[in-house]
Amino acid sequence: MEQSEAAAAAPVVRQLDFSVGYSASTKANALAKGVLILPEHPQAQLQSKLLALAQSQHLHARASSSSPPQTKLPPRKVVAPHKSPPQELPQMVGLLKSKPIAPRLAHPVKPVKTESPRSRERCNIDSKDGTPKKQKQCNCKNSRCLKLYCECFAAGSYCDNCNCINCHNKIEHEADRKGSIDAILERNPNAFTPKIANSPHGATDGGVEHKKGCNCKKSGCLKRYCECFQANILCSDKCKCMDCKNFEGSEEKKALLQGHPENQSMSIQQAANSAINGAFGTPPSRKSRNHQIDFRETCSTSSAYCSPLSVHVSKLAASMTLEPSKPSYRAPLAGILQLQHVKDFCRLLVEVSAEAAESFSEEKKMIKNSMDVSATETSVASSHGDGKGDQSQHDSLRLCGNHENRLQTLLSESDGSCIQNRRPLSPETLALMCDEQDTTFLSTSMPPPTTTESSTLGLNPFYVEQERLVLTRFRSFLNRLITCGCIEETKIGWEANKDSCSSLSSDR
DNA sequence: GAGTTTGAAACT
DNA sequence: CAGTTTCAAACTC
Repeated sequence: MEQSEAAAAAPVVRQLDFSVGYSASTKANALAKGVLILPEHPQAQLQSKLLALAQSQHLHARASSSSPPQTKLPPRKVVAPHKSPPQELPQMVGLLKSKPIAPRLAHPVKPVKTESPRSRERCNIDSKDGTPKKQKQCNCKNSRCLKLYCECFAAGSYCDNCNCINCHNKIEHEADRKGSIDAILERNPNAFTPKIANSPHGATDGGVEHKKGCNCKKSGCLKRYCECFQANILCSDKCKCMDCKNFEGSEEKKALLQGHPENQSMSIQQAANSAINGAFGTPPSRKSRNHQIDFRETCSTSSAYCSPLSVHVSKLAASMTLEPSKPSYRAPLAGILQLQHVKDFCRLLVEVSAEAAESFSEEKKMIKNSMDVSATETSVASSHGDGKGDQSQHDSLRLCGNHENRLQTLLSESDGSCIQNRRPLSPETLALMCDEQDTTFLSTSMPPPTTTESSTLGLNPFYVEQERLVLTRFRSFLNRLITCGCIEETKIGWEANKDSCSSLSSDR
């Protein structure tokens, strides 16, 4: 009854706007809850783009494989502007999960025990295609859905189609709800800030983090009781858990994943998160190794940049922490790909795009000139020819030919001084610039596209070519990154095996 | 589906 | 801040 009323009253998922009627700080905290953080942070946005592009890259690379299309995102819910369902972050990260990466596992995984449909239902996983379903449905009985026990409430959503009893987390109980929110925020101003969020510190703090850390005692952090495990992230030094097994390289975790193939997607997602952690820098407690990816090298020579300093990371991390019982972890790409690299790479892409634009405009000029010349057919042009057209063509060719070199060298240039004489960029390229208009890229000389230019955007074959260049470059970047990750992973595995073998032999 | 376990939230 | 209670999700049978 209550549910049908709710359904009628709220055809779409509504979300609390905790900002209404609260102080500025309260607003900030409350708004953060249930709001997709990724798009709000340039770096986070870049992450999501990287992930999305990585996914398309992966699909493209494996187009010939037999993997059926599996990643099908559910339709987005219509919510208040700038707000997204709380489960959207996992969805975004989930772009990397499922089959494309699975073949990298050493052995095919035998299904030992499948998750029950009920379990999947509880986990909001579609029992057919494995995709996340819509918003969670709580089952609260005593909290009136006005405490953080209630997942809907905690996520900043109104209850909609839930199985709760005496629910006050509805629009018709707005006053009640506000009162509860007020009380909770008074107790803890950060109560509604996401526990799992993209780090605001970016490079220094890792890409994805559990703000508070879990406190598990008995679950080994390998069950969904554990917030970290549930959020598909590895436990960190922020956690106060006991007997944690949710760290990279954990045998228990491996065993669990082997026994439960459904969890592989989680593992892969964790790997993705870990990769992000590594890609965007590591927390201070997880000191990076002294090697970083050098994009000037190709992957075929990747052993050159995979430093011999690589060690079994769990061991290294454990030796570096004050708490030996709490194993740290490291993603294969941790410490290799730094935020600066990504920034530089974005600059590179912009540069490629800008050069393409420049080249194109020169070509246009050249064509125009030659047309003028042929139209007038005067000897003046030939006798006084300044060779501009040739020069332009030459420049154009040189630019094209120089792309490779520029690409090779630009990554080492971090000051952005090389980015000059820009032309208007396509929307796709602008999107690739990761909303950093306010900082480096569009600081001074980038004029907004004129109406004429805008009207022709997307139809101009030049933009197609421009985009092709950028995406091609990005693809090769990802390929290198993947290979580098594979190599690191293999190394870590090899070191781990070596260590276990040596410990076994020493035991005897 | 009922009962148990678990850990976060709430409370003292 | 630590200990206890409450709560609802996760899990087991």
